[in-house]
Amino acid sequence: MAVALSMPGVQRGGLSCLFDLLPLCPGATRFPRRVRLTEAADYQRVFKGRCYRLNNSWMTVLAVPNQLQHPRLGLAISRKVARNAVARNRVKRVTRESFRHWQTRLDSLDIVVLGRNGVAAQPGKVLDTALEKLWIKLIEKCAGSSSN
RNA sequence: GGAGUCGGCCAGGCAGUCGCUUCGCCCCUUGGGCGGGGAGGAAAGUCCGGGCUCUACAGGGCAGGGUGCCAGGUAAUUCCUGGGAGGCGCGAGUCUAUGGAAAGUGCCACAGAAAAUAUACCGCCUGUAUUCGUACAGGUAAGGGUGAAAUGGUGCGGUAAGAGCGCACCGCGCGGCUGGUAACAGGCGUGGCAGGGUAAACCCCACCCGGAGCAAGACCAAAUAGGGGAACGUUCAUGCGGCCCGCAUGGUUCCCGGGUAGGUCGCUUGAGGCCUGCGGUGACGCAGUGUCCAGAUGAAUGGCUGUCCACGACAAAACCCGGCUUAUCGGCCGGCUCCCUCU
RNA sequence: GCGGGUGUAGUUCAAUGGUAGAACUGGAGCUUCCCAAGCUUCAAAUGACGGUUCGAUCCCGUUCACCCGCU
Repeated sequence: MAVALSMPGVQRGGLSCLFDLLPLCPGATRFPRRVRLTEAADYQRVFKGRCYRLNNSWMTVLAVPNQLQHPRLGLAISRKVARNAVARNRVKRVTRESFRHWQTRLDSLDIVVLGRNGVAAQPGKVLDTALEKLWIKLIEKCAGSSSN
């Protein structure tokens, strides 16, 4: 686990990138455009590859490894899941905010978060804690597969 | 004070912190720093109208569609304002696809004599016959009955009984007059009843509408390719879309082979908005000062903390604008009407 | 975003403005030793609201839901 995380950490910052010091790193919790999935081909790669698949009662996380030095996030909240645009945007914002805080702890993955039925009815804090559990599970799964 | 009616406005505030996007400046190196801006009254539905773009700067005819009292406003409208007529309400107010039914066609189930050329079930009256029960012939449409709707209404005269048969008033038609820009209203004269409803049935009349829509369209770059074979021959093919005319372009069609990937602009200065003044009953218009107020492209306005209150509804721009409709927690302001009480 | 289309029993479809019908399904009964099949019978619907009309599934608005096409 230490091997898997120290390699990108050295190339990324050059500073000490230990977990307890991460929130102090400047620029570590930003969310610029290069951290997002911007093309349809990227989404197709994630949907076709689906190396990792994690579930929750309100959302599904798909992920495949990428060649970059950082994770990327894409969102797919369909109109069927959230009726109006306000609810869809709220779900996207909560997800982005959670990803923004957790991105330094994730591996180099292309991640797509899918909304499931009932996601629009949940308040933001419930979704936030649910996403935290999903990120932790994803980190554990990546660590297990890379050590194998 | 209560009840009601009409119109307008607001759509959580403040502070800290971590983020997103855009513009300007700076360090300039991939990135970063500072400062400014950053969803709505409906952004929604896409029901109308326009701008803009391409196609003939959209032309003629047919077809098709829309609208429908009058006048005005507007870029334009199925919108708005004012007025007329009719319905509802004690009233303030409110609603109305509100032209034409003697241009023609169709329909009006059931019931009813008859649903529109006309006609008579129960009745009323007269005559004839009579077995006195009624039958037949004629006149009539007042009354009853049917129906959503029944051949002008009321009264008097008249009559065998009745009937616009006659008269008065009302209604209706026609012709002047007066007021009004007009719709229409008032009043005069005259006709003597012409004749049901339905046009949100076809239709007639008047006016309007070419088509597609920013995934419109323009530019740049890359790649493939500009090739081969066959057939037809301007009375053709394409643009071109319901049809024809017309206009523009020039080879056209089929088969084989090959290929489809993006980026930039359009993109926000506009029939813009604030304030003041003037004109107008009003919608609105004119003038002046001064202003820039989202422009994203997997799609930005949020997360956390503190605090205050009325404890926060419906809801997210995607080319732009004007209307309409629908959803909506609440709060504030104003005009008017009715009822009750007090002075 | 733009442009089209459709809503009828539980399902698939009909119906000139005049009582909304058929098939399958469901319930009950008959038949059979029992089941199936068959026969008889019953129940069940015009997406919602408003308007025109004497009277709307039908005509006209508004609204809701669903489907299709255009990168």
